[in-house]
Amino acid sequence: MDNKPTIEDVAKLANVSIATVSRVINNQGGVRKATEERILNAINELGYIRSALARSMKKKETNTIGIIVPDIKNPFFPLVVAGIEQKAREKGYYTILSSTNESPIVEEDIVKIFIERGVDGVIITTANENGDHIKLLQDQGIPIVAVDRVIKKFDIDTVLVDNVSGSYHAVQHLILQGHKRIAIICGPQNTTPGYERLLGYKKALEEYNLPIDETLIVQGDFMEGSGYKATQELYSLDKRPTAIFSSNNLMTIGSLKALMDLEWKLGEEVSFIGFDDVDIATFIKPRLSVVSRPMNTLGEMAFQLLYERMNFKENLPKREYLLSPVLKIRESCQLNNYYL
Amino acid sequence: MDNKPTIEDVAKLANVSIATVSRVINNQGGVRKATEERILNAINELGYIRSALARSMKKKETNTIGIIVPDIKNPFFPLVVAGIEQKAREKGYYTILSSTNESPIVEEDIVKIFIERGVDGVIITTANENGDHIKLLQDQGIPIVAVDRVIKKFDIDTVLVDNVSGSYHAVQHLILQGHKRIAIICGPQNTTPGYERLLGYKKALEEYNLPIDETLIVQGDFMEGSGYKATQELYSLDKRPTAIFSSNNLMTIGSLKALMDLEWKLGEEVSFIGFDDVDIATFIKPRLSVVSRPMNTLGEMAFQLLYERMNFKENLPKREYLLSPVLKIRESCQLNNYYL
DNA sequence: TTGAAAGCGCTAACAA
DNA sequence: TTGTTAGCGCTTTCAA
Repeated sequence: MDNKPTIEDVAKLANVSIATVSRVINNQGGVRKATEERILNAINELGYIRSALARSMKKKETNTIGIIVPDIKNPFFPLVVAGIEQKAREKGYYTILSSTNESPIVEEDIVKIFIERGVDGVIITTANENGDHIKLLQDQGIPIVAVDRVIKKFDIDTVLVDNVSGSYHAVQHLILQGHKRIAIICGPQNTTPGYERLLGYKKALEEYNLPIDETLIVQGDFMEGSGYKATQELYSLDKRPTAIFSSNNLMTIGSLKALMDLEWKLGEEVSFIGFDDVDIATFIKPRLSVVSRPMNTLGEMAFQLLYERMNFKENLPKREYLLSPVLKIRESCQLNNYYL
Repeated sequence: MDNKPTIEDVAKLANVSIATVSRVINNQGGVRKATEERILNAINELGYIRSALARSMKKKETNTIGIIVPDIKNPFFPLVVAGIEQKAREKGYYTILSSTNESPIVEEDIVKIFIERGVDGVIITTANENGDHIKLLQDQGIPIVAVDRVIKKFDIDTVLVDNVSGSYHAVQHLILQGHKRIAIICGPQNTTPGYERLLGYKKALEEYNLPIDETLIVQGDFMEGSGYKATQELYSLDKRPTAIFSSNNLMTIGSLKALMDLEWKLGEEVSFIGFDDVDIATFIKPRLSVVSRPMNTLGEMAFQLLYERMNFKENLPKREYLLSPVLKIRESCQLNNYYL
């Protein structure tokens, strides 16, 4: 049983040619009922499973799309991936998923591997918005869709969340509560989300004529540790902020840990809004206000765009979707005159 | 630039035969320096990337392993996958990942797809421990490793966490605190973790001569909603439990939500230990005691076992590893005489 | 050190 | 309705 049966074994057993077998396994019709039955039986008997390798080689398509995410451990991405996978399966596509750990080098490797394997399309949240590695894909004529982070040098279909508006509204809310010293824990400025969320923050301050204080703008890297450190920094300032806006989920977690360790009282001494929903949001007291993103939809739309490009590639224009995040106000940013 | 260059294009440009090109791209040596250089230049100029499809077809191996998990949205699995991927990459293997949503039907589909694509091995946390679909893999001679859940009908290498001991120690701890009415929120009894965690619970009760009260054993499905519902049930009992042991992370979250909604005071009116670490554990007050598992190691060991079987398959015996979970005691299960 | 050629398992054009 | 056959792009013997 160790040697895999091929289409030829089936043909022999059913006493037909391999062409006829091929017709049956591809449901192409034009085969007599009785013949088909004989072939089906042979397939069953042998436990034949057709080689996708050989098939893809001939057809020049693999029905596979590659997904590249920067950090599979960040719960945001599995949710996006779930959205992609569901739609993909509906349309008969399979997915292969790789995580780059935010490394441009790993990302380029993965791109090459995906090309080697002949993926029909790629959905990517890049770790390197300025990278040239996307050209590799374009040269091969492989459709690409960018999710959550733009690709700068090339015209690529993109699905984004409106980061500027999301952080603008969060900060605006804090301002309207009476806060004047609002800090932001930033993401990497060479990523769309990192950059744009800072932009929204600044926009809100400017619009309400609040000064931009550089000591309140702390750089992070979207990882938990940096949120923790940033919060310590803010705490050690002579003039502490009365509110913190954190640019992503993991840094929010880190920041909240720091708050606890420092006994810097959430919702009393310091208000807080985080970008991205986190599990803990509704568990802590006071409950956490967040900017929430539609992960599943993000994935679904990304696949939709890719699908269109894979199947009707004739000069579609570049398309860009901007989904709106939702501000969920809870008790972590209540009005509190005492400390303002 | 749309047509992908093949080995033949390279050969032509470098004025050699395709055999020589093949030698170069595979680093087989036996090629004159100057020739090699010419070939390398040609490769660069054309942007040639070799087709893994054609290569695999010839070599009858894809350097790919398939990973099947029941629920990619459960943070436990991305962590295991990360462990697998890291080791796999070190050894030059690539991974393709699929999530079954706990559906045996989807799982069987995925198994077939993996076979079609010629994966060299499979690491699986099955949604169907009694399934026959594993036979498909065995018939093809594809090595398999089971993670976290056993495969019943076949001899399969397995990496497990000692569920019995984990829940035994958790419940023992509660007993030693003085609790006499300890409830358990179970996982599906047709899965190893679900079954064994109940086993450990019962074992502890028996050992300390506590009666087993069926009303305190509530069935769940490892999903958040069932944890919520189970907790409501327990609350509505005439004689409520004074402690709850929850069989997995998602149900723990659900249960804690219910506790809050019911205003059933954690750590005061009811002690709590959950199986599996959760983000929120150290954020809530009182902090949550948990049974913690070594996810990354689980993944690493699974790959190690698979690797050995893929490369030295000559009659290795079936191997089973049992990793020990760690009981992390925090304040959610403190002694509290008042309510006992 | 190099090349010619067979063949991996399949699809699809063409012929019968 | 069925069969013959030419490749898809590569690796690998065997021969030169």
